[in-house]
Amino acid sequence: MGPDRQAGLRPTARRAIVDAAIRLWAVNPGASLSEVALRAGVGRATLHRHFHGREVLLDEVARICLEEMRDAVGDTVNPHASARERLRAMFEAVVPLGDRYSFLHRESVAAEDAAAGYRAQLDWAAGLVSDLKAEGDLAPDVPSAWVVGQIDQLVWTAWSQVAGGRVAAADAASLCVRTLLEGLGGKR
Amino acid sequence: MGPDRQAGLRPTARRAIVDAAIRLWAVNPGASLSEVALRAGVGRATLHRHFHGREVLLDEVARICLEEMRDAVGDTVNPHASARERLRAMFEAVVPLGDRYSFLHRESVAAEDAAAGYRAQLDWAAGLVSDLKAEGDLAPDVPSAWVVGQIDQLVWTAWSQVAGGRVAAADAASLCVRTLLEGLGGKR
DNA sequence: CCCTTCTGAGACTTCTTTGTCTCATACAAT
DNA sequence: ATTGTATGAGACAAAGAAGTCTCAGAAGGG
Repeated sequence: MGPDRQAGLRPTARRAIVDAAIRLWAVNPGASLSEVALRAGVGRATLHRHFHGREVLLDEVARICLEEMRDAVGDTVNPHASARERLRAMFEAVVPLGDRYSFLHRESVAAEDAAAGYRAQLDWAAGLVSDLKAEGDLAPDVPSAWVVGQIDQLVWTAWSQVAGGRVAAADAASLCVRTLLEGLGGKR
Repeated sequence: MGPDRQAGLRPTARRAIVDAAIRLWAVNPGASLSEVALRAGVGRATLHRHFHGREVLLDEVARICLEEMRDAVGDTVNPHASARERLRAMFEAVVPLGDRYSFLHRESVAAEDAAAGYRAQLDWAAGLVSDLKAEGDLAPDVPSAWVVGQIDQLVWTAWSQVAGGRVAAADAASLCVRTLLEGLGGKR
């Protein structure tokens, strides 16, 4: 038996399955493994060979989603920029991953490393909120939990609006920042 | 053995089933009919007597959710008030029904009258947005679809924050209006 | 070309959910 | 008390999904 046997020697099928699961479960969280295999263009047996059960696949999908989001944020957000600019860059990075995001939102992941990754994301967001307040971009009297909740929802809203063609992809990030910080009101 | 079985009234079971389904499916959309019956304090056979199948129960739940939301809005919102005040009153009426709301959000309802009710709700919201713009409470350059999406998400966010004890119920509606129109920014 | 590994298809079992049916019983109205 | 209706419990079958196994064939490296 080869050394990297458990990792799967042919990454194509494994990756196709994960992708199919993300796209399918983003829309229909109850989709069966048969449907996932079909969408992935892969036999049902192959799916079971790579992922020992639904739970395992679920955890792997969650792990990959978090990884992708972490990488996207890391590539786009400049840690030395202002909090407001970091917020904008974060939206820019994350909104295109809206389907991944919504998946993580709905599923309670059992795997420990995935859960840890999720906590890390929340901590990152909480730190950003705290910086925003420190730099005067956020009103201090607003509960931080409320802000984090708004950011959370903005990502999903923006993605679905873009996916539905009602908002241009290029405008999404700025619209998110504006909505969060300045609101949609006329003049004050 | 059921909680409200002492009264012995017949329609109780039907109502208990619908309530249980709303509360259960708001959290776990895939919950089985056995779980619904158990939560309702009702035999599984009784559930099938009242609702001929899962679809029927689903449609009935959707119908009742829409009805409750329509009534709540009708009771709370003064049609002659300003658009901004109507927006606030709408949040006040709808946020406590967040679980109902989220249920409607996730399920694509097949029944025609329920679908019509949903369209009516969307139309009402669109009209409100248009009035807000006319009265200068909303920036004209913001896409209306974006505003409607934000309102939609605010209801659910506010409800979950209130349900999680992170925001006081009394503050929720004002916080929603402020978030939508003025944003959460510091000073400007 | 040969050999190992991975794959697809299908048969098969098990488990859960759904839906139907029966029967004894509790309750309400008369 | 009697009568009719709703209910709860449980047995039962049908359907779907999960999971396992086998076997023939394709893919890729040597």
